[in-house]
Amino acid sequence: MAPRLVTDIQLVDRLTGLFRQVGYDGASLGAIAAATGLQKSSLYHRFPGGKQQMAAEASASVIQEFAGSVLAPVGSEAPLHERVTAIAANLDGFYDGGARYCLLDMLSVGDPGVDAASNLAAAAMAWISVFATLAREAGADEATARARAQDAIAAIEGALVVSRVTGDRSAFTRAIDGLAERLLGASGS
Amino acid sequence: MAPRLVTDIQLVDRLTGLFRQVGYDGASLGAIAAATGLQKSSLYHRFPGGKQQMAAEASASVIQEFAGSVLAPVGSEAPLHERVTAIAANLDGFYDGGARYCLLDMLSVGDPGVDAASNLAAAAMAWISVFATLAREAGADEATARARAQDAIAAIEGALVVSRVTGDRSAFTRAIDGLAERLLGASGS
DNA sequence: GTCTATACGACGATAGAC
DNA sequence: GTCTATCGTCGTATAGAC
Repeated sequence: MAPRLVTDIQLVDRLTGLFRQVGYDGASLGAIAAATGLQKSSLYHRFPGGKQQMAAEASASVIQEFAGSVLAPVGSEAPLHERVTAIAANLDGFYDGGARYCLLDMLSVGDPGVDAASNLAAAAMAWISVFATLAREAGADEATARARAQDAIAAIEGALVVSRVTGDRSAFTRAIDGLAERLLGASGS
Repeated sequence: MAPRLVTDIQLVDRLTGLFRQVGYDGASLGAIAAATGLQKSSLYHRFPGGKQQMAAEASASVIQEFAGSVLAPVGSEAPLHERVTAIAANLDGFYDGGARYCLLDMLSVGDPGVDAASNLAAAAMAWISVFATLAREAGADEATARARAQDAIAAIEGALVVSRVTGDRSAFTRAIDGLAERLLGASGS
């Protein structure tokens, strides 16, 4: 067997990056081949399930990156407010200040298949769950915590839409800067 | 000339509905023909510029509908808080409680052409402008008003993304119910 | 103005050599 | 494991009859 020109991790990362830029339908196999450096037939060797499997694995990798990196500070020993601030900084980096879009949005337009769709739903739920945990630590009851979590995520997702349409990223910056207040309540930590 | 089987208004309305459902790339000419009741060649007679012109006119019609109907209460004689409440009710209907998506999001994924893109940007700016006007009436300074307007729109757009991905529309309902507070400030009207 | 029929390229996906 | 070459389909868009 010939050596792999691209590692699995590199491959999925490049897939994720492309899907985030142009969406599912916009990422043609030709564009995927160009972005990954592999020919179409090589991609089918790696992903026998075709483009839908690529979307499924790309979305699965985002769950990993989110839980294991972006949202990781939730479980640290730092004070509540510091953990939220750390997550906010991670989110700002992950979305590059609003310049990079979210896979939840970009991949859910079109028909990426049931696997990718359920992965996206699971990723969103997990994100909500982490944010809700932080809100609960701030003293909110279960329902309020879930509401604050969803609203904080919606603020970010919506700001990314506004950014994509108008080119104005200031709403995204405000969504990040206001994360702690939105999650923990106006009173602060 | 044979009589028109579908009026211009019906045609653009059906186009808009389809684009909102499946996005630009998802709306193939076959699907457009099925949704409008016209054959592909008839569509090219109405829209010589092809699919991109269809997207451009669909997006242009949304500006009209938003300014002339959904956001119309902004200019009424009613008290400020009542006008915002009326707009919130209109938005709830326009998005059907979060079940119908926003053209700003769905049409900006893919390549709908420069005309549609600039129409979407103009629609977003107009929406922001109307919301900012309401915030200013509540006493906010220019910068604060614009920020509140963008954030209120982002809350709605983001809630629609969350709705699409998770199927949970509660975030949308909260975005609508909280519109007045978000726009006019926590103190109310 | 709408239709049937068609051109032609791009799409996702596969076959088979190396 | 990767490649070149190709398949069949569906994409957008056109031609021309009525």
